[in-house]
Amino acid sequence: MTNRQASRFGLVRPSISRRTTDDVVFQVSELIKLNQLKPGDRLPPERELAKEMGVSRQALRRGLQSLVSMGVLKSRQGSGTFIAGGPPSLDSEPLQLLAALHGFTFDHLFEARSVLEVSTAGLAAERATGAQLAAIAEEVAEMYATVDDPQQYLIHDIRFHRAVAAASGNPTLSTLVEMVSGVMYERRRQTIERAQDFTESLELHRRIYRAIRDRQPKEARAAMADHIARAQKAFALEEAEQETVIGTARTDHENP
Amino acid sequence: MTNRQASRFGLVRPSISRRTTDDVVFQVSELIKLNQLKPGDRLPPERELAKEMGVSRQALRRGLQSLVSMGVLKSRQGSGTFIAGGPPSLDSEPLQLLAALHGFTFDHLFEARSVLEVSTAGLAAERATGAQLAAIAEEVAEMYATVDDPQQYLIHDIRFHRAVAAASGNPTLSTLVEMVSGVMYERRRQTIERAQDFTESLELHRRIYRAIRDRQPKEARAAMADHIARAQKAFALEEAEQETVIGTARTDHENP
DNA sequence: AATTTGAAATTGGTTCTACCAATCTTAAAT
DNA sequence: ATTTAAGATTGGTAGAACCAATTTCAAATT
Repeated sequence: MTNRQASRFGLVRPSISRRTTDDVVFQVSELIKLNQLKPGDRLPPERELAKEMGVSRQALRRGLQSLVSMGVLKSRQGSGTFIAGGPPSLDSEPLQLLAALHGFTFDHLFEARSVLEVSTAGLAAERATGAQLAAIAEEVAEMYATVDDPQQYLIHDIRFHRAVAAASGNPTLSTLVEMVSGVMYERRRQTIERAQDFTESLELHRRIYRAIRDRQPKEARAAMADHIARAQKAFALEEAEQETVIGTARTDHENP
Repeated sequence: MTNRQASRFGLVRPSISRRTTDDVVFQVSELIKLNQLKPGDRLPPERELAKEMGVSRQALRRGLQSLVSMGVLKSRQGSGTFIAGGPPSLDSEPLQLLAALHGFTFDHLFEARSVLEVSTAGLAAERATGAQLAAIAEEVAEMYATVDDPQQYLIHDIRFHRAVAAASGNPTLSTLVEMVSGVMYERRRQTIERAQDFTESLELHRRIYRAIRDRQPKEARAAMADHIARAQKAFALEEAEQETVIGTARTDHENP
């Protein structure tokens, strides 16, 4: 039995687990917390980390991969492994598989967005700080500036919603919003070219911003609900006759 | 080189092979979809899969690990790698580490639960099928039966909420609910012993069920909101003066 | 002196081989 | 028919070697 003991970080794994991968995930996350590593910071080289943790480099890499697929880390060949910035989220690419496996449709995604974002908008109206308000306003301004460039517009659209979620003051909700919109992003980017014009969209975003700024939760919720409903319709039009189901729908969600 | 093209989502994968890990994730997901593999089914052995995909076993394993950490797959040494289904053992939540790393508080989690579950309850009241209603009723009955066994009671409590989410007819929302409650589960399991009695909790669950059964969305939402608010208070009491951040608590999830 | 170039070191990505450990299968022994 | 034990299957781990992208830094060029 590979009896690996406390690492040099002084961390002992509480229970006896054979899963070295979990061990690595745990120790690395501890390493991050103890060393106060911030987004953008670099982890020690793999060979070094593996040695210090007393595991093979393969095992370490599997553990790191786990963290990468969760969006905690980002690896760049030749450069290093870094703490990922931005809100935590599952890597959008694998997440789409998850979505496919669970038979998500875009209607489902829009409905989930509505549930989440109507609430975050309301909370933002109650809690947003000055800086957060400024961030939202910033994105609205950028949307105005990029109204003729669909790709850029979409980016700021998403950042707007992200900013609103952040202003809700609840990182959990913020993360969930991030995940859902992440799943939609790729597809949205392809259909956006066919979009007509963004004046209506723009106006709705501004209405949301104003409601939040004026501390009107009810209005903020209503505006967001309206916006998402219209976005869903617009998206359906853009989709036209393409299939709207993500992958093969299956996998019931019941419990045994 | 394997020239993989657009998947069903209309998402185009870059034709230039980037990380083989992503390649593996993609190919395995295709394998799952094409072969109609459902939860519980077993994947081919690693050595075999690796050969078929033209990658080394290590690379394959890293790809699989990625899927495992997302909850799509589950590996059992000596047995095989399986498609993960509805987790009967309530373990291994990818979000758990993210939650720890980003210091989600339980107040945040409860708030997120409220946002999600109030909506799922409302939707369930509109859409629940007979079978889904039965599943919810089943869990209520089990809660009655296990009212003297906190651990068992908690399991059925969570399954109740899962069943309600499933009855919303929206797998996306259902998945989000599952993620959030999964993050809470471990800690909750530790404090539940100190809970006094579950009669009030039981009554609230029954009220939710009745509202859904009677097709009263408003009442269902109100009941769920009330329930979660009370649960949050009860939890705060159980916690007493313990820390409320999910930080260092290392949760070890094993399977039978 | 400033810039460019390019070789070498660094670091993540991949492969190969061998072996360990848990599980399953099968057939012999009781 | 049941139990038991040996073998085969399968995931888990290890070490070394090499590939590929990036960074570093000193020499060459301007």
